[in-house]
Amino acid sequence: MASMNDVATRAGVSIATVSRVLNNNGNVNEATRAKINKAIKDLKYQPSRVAKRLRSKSISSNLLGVLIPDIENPFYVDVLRGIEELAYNNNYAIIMCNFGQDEKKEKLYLEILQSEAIDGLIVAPAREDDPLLKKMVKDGLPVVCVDRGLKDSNVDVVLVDNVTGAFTAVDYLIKSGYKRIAYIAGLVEIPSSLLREKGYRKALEANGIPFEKELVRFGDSKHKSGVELCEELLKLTNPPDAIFTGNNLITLGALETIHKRKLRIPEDIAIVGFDDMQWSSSLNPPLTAVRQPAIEIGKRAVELLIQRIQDPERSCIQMTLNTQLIERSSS
Amino acid sequence: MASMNDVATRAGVSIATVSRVLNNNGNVNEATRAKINKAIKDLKYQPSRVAKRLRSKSISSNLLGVLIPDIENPFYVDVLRGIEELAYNNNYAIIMCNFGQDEKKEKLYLEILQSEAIDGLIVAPAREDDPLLKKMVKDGLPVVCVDRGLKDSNVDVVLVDNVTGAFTAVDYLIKSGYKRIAYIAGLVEIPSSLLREKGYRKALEANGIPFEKELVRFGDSKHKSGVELCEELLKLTNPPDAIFTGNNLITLGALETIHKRKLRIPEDIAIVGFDDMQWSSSLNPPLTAVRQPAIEIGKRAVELLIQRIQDPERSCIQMTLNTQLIERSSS
DNA sequence: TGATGCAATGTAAACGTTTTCATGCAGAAA
DNA sequence: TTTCTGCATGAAAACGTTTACATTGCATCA
Repeated sequence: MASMNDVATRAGVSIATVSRVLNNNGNVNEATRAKINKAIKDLKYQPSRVAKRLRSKSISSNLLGVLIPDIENPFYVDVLRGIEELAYNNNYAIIMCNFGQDEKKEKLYLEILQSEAIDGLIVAPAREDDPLLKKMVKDGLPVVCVDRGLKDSNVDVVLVDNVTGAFTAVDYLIKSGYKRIAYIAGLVEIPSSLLREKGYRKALEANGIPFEKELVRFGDSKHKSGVELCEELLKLTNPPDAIFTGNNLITLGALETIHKRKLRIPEDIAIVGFDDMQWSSSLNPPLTAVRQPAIEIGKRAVELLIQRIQDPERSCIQMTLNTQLIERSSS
Repeated sequence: MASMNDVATRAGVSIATVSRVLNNNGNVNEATRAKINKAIKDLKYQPSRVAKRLRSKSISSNLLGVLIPDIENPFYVDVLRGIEELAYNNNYAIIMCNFGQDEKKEKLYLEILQSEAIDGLIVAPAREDDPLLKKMVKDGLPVVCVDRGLKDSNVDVVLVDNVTGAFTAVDYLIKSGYKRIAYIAGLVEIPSSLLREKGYRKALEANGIPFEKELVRFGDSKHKSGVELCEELLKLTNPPDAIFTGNNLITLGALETIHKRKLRIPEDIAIVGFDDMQWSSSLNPPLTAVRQPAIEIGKRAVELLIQRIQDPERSCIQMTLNTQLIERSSS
């Protein structure tokens, strides 16, 4: 790989001048600029992002970190798609890290990202008070949180309105005539699990239905726990007539259980899921779902992050996007 | 961030000795080693991967590139999962790039990856004779291709047996009594589209069924083309009684069309898809599918890549994994 | 005793940039 | 003519590592 030195030699100038041409700063004579540009072309010179990054943290070296909890979950994949698209448009590359809800792994990835000298980080933190993450923010790393916030820290946040989203779904079920509505939640330590429970409770309350503890089950946000918790619910003496599932994977797990038991949807049991998927309409039956604008979440996050990289002093923004209930025929 | 210099100063030694301790090479006195380790802990020192990478290409700086065609496709997401898992276990970080079948974008990403001085690359190339990629291989970058090969180049390849996979699916349809079997393929320039067509033809031939051109449609490997091409097929004067779909997204698209037309599966039309998904059993009806071991493809690729990084002279391996027909009730 | 070798450590160059400071030279102002 | 200004460029340090080479001190050996 040709280096700046090679270019300088070939053009008969010093590397300083080459740098000036590349970064369009300082004065440089038209003739020499031409010579240098020719040399760059001839040698197919490409600046080393690594050297750039090492030399100056001040100037952007165009590398972002993305740290997400679970790449198995189509929701995060969509967020990632949004991130990737906008990052690419702004000439940023991304280091993708997936910590699978494992805090130790998250910590290790944070250390790696720090050591890679990224310009900024988009993260859905495992815990709202992650100490390492908070420290990195305090040390000046531009950070945007998605899907979950970070307590007491100077970060931008992009969220959806989980409470309203859940409320709408459950309210819709009640208005459709269902009486006993269960909620299969994700990990209890994830804020969105709790916020969705809050929406669930609010909807019950607004419709004068008593809250029943046995109808709410917290699991681990994965497919398997959807399968198992749904099984538990259906085994109740007085089983639910509708289920509100807390995320994508839980929904798919619950569907698996329902199908295995040969129950009809929605006659025997209705289901509304949090998170829509591209193929929700191809499910059996087409799934009624609360849609999160996942791709837009990703895009907004990159937008905010780049702004913050350019202006670290800008005051923080908490952005809340709306969800949308997509009515199909599972309810 | 503390640097090696800080550590050296605090321990009262030179940076060279610190480096020796860190990399466990050369002799160093037990007492000084202890002093240095203490200083490292005290300062929470973390080596800069960037500086490491800049300094020596010879030693691995633990960064891999992953360049995939389409992050919307659950198959590639699974491959990515496999890659991420094994990379993490080996202390590698990955730069994830998604080129969305756009050759220009692929080129740009390759340039970025080169400029990031990655240790190795896992790629599903847009074209089998990608000149830039071939050049990078020739220049010594360790590369493993997944899902698709690279002509005439010194790379390891991890593939599945597309021909047999398709053969098995179509043969199964025929044996089940279907007579007019259509094939909705992906992009015509992607090798796997053609290999699966080959398997399709072989199965027809083996069962004495004539090949009919109108039953094979090539699209762009995406959801939308699944929708449209399925529509075209169903509109034929003499429509198929079964469809073999060329990938995940096409399958989901085709299902959408079939559902929209209120056709019964498999009574009115049967369907077998290439690529299984975690939620295939929750589809309507549960989908018969050719399963590719996507996660294992990712893992094997990392395995081969790390081997090649450690031993660039090792002769190349072409690894072919088997597919598996998962019989459910869509056929 | 003087040479030899080895263990332990240090010095400094190198990787490819950015950036500060210095320098040369031309034209303008005095 | 002399001094000043400003444009165009170069020299060199710095970022945080690795690594080839040099140095020191001490034990061993003939």
